[in-house]
Amino acid sequence: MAEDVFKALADPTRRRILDELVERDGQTLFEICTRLVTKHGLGLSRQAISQHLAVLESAGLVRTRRQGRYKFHDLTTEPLERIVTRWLKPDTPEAP
Amino acid sequence: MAEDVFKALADPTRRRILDELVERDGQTLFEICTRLVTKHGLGLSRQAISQHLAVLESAGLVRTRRQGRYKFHDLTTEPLERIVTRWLKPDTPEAP
DNA sequence: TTGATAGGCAAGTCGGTACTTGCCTATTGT
DNA sequence: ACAATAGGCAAGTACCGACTTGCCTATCAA
Repeated sequence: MAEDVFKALADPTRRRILDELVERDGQTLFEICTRLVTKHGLGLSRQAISQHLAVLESAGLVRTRRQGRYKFHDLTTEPLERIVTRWLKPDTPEAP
Repeated sequence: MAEDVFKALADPTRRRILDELVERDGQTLFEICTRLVTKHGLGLSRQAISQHLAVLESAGLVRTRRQGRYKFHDLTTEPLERIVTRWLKPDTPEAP
């Protein structure tokens, strides 16, 4: 539901994760962890990131595929496009 | 900032308020209050709505104009359009 | 088979925030 | 002038969510 999408986007760390995934799709939990630490200086535990990814997944913003002991995370942008059109007036002005 | 926009959108009541404003622009605090109560069954105090409107305004989603003892609230959709393009890949697929 | 890697589960802590309550200011009408 | 209407300020409560800690499971390499 839209509720889950908005709540998922409310957290800065989760938005960072989406930034990482849009830059390189299909990363594992550990890859995302190290990237967040090195590139953005976020000092978070692995569990924290794992929980964030769970929130993103249940919101439909991230899809996962298991492969052996790895779990790859892929970005899904469909929910994003839906939620915003909610408040855009019918006369959507196209950029000139 | 984008941070304020996302946090503003995180709350269901604030999204209801945006729904009301997109339906009829330029409402006062009291109008919004009564509408939320009658149409959506939300039993919230006037202060609660006032604080929500303050959040929406500081996020740039609502603009206000004072006129006598009335304060009218207008919706502003510009921040919405900006924040979502953040994760839409460069090859934006147009609807066929 | 054993150790190392990748990830999961569950309980607990702590801070932010949504909401209330009470009182105050300003504009309008009679 | 006075009451009623429209809104603002500030402190207090209570709950939700982000993060940690500790331990457990599964897959791969040697």
